[in-house]
Amino acid sequence: MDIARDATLHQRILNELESQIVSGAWPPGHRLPFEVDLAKQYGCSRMTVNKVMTQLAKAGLIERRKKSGSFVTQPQAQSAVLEIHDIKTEVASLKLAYSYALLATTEREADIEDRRRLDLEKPGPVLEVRCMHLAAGDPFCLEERLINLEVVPDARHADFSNVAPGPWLLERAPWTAAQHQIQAVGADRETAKLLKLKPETACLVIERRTWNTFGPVTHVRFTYPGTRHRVVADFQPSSSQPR
Amino acid sequence: MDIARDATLHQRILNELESQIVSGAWPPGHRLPFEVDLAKQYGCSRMTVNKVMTQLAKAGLIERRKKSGSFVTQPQAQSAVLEIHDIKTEVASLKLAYSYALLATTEREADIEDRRRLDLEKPGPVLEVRCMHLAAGDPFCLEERLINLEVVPDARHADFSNVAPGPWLLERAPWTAAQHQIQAVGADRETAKLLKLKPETACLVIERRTWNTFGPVTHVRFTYPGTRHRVVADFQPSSSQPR
DNA sequence: AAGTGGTCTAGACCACATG
DNA sequence: ATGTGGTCTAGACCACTTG
Repeated sequence: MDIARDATLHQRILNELESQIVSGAWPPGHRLPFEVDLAKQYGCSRMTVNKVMTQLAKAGLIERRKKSGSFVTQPQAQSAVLEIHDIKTEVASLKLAYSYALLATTEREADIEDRRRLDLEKPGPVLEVRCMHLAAGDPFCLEERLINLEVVPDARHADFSNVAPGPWLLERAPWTAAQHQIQAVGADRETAKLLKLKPETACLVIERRTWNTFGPVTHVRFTYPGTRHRVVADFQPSSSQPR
Repeated sequence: MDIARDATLHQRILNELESQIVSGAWPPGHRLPFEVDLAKQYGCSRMTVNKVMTQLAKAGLIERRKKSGSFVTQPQAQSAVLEIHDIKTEVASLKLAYSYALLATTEREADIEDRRRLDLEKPGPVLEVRCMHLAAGDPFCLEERLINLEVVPDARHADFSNVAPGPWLLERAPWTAAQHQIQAVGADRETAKLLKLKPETACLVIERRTWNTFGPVTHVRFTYPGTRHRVVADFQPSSSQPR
């Protein structure tokens, strides 16, 4: 906890509150101390605390309610930018029946390729999960995931035959940073077979790495039949709207 | 200018400064009034002005330099999220020679499809521009663009044979909101021919709509040979880093 | 009615970069 | 050295919502 030694008072308070939240010490729904109390605790004025709380609220980590206090929001408010797709929700919004199938899980020491995918500096144990998401019984999306067992050791004993690793992780290992890569590729033979496509059909591949304060959490590659999926990102540069 | 009647003082000042910037009245490089002067002008304390300026800086609209003042940043600070690709820069970063070729321009009344692409409510004049971006003489990306002539009438007489419409627009019609859509498609015959690919090769299609305060500005569709291009988006939910 | 966050003030001191 | 933004204070009033 020696991060941010000579930062501003803001930053120090922000970091401390933030780590309470992302570490899970303050779970979703938890009420934060009131501004006046935090001000006393840190020996500063309320304005300073207010600034921090306002930032946390803007970042979506907490929700503020007058007369009641400030509360940690549900798992992750990644709504800001490039949404983290919950595939189940996505399929449901298309009014199709969702189902899920586990293909395989493998535990191993990270090889070179694994370390590249996970942004891992040292070798370490990883869990690979391959699974399929289906809509109305048809292949919707292939998921190939790598989980860093050093950061999420519980994943070793998780049962992914009924719960997809995405939702499972979201509850247990909140992330603080994410990187997306999107590209188009022609389906290779195995992918084509799984998705029931002709080989070389254009597919949209979305890769996402996520980190929390303890390091890389997971790398996941979603392969969608190309024309059946779009990524949408809205963007407004300034901070006008009240939201 | 009757927006935001009963907003907070913050909001009012923010809106006014922001519109000076996005309207172009304060062009890139322009020095904003000092905090103390703005405080006098609005009859408020410096803290209030400071809060606004801090927000503008976070949003990337201005840059603040001690002892010098605050300055409007270059055209658009879309660096935040899903970067607006300047293809010339992109090619340059690959250390390849960039070149550009205009294919065709067409002026017409917006048809149904044009209105859908531009998010246009009423019919109106539009300009279609098709052009190619090349890297080391090879096709790099096909650009198909629609410009709303009601918002950017000057485009009618612009010469796009040497300057790509992207950079041209960026200087003349700053945008305030953008939406991206990304998908993978198999190249149709014409696209394949232009990009020198086999038909049905996987391509990454990035579509972008942009708006400013006067309405839809432009819709553009970039088609890249799939494996040769990736979209990358970093995302950090909270506001920790000093950047 | 009371307690919370939202906003604002009129000062202050400091670090920093140099019209 | 000077003037700028960065930060912080110790108050204050208001609006909202309801332990």
